Amino acid sequence: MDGKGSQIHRQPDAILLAGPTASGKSALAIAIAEEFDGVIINADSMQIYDGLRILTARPDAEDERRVPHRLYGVLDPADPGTAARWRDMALIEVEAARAAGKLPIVVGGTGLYFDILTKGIADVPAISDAVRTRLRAVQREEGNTAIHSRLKLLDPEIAARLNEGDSQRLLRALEVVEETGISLDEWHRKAPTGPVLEGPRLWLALTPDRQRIYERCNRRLDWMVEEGGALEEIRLLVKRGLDPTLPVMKALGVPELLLHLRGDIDKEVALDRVKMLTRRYAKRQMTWVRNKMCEAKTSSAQDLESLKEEFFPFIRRFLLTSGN
RNA sequence: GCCCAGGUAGCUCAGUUGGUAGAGCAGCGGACUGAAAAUCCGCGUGUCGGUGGUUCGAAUCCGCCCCUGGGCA
Repeated sequence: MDGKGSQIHRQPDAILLAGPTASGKSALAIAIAEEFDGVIINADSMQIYDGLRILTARPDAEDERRVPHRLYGVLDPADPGTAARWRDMALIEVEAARAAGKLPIVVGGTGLYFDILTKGIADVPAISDAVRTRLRAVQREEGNTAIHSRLKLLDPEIAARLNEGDSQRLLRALEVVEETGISLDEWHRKAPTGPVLEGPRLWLALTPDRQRIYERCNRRLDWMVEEGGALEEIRLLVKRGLDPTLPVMKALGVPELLLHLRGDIDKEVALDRVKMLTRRYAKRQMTWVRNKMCEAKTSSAQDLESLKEEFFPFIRRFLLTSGN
């Protein structure tokens, strides 16, 4: 089985597999890796961290034994990742897989990461800790309005475009002008984008039925909390006393389950709320696939066998014809 | 069987002295350039339980009927 795989792709090919949470991406990725001798490379902004294996639905030990998985749980929760940092790591893994004669399969639900991997991201200088912490303190203490009015002075164009409530983009735009004296828009127009994924690539995207995916999300959360040990994971994380603004602390479920662990809200209330947020997240992911991944071959098949049936011939043809 | 309280959006409800209805939640659509599982924007027609009546005009007032909850027998 893996024999024929390694025959085919000495080419610099890559598979990109996207789709909403709980759509079965990981299982499909494993099947593809087994059939075509691949290496799975994570494109999920939360599964990259160590510490919330259950809550972030990371592949388990058995999955990792079956085929090589890369960039899962590689960052400490205290170490904030960024999109560009992920891109750099992902490109290294893609190269390593190709060098080993294996097919890189980039899998995940973070649309932005796919965007940056394929189209690049403006090479804006790093923001100094001084500026960053100062502005975050301003936002925390004086609110978005203060950030917004300061941005109006330094960068009226972006200030006019952004919403008052868009805390994250307001902060980003402001820290960039404050740090560099140049508008973020200007950077986006002129700055080089850094390295991107080269070579032939095949986009695949899962577009499952809405109701089905919602039910799967709901059931999965119940399982995570009741049987998977998600609460214990969160307890351990809390013990470390991490900054609540770190990305992991904002992973779906963490804030609400934390409130429950503290006794502030009932478990049922917390679960219902997390389920709702997860559904909304899945919807956003589907919006991204629909509107930004037009290149992708999509499938709404529900089970692994049908997905394989639909995608495998396609992948085979891609691998045979993409060679240069 | 009688009394009381209700029946309005998928759910919980609001609806002022009668002028053909509006909030929250859910849901849906969209954006997305270094926190992205983040952050933000937009979207409210429904037999006002049914029917007959009063009225220029009824979710609103009156009659009858149906349903739900509670109480009394």
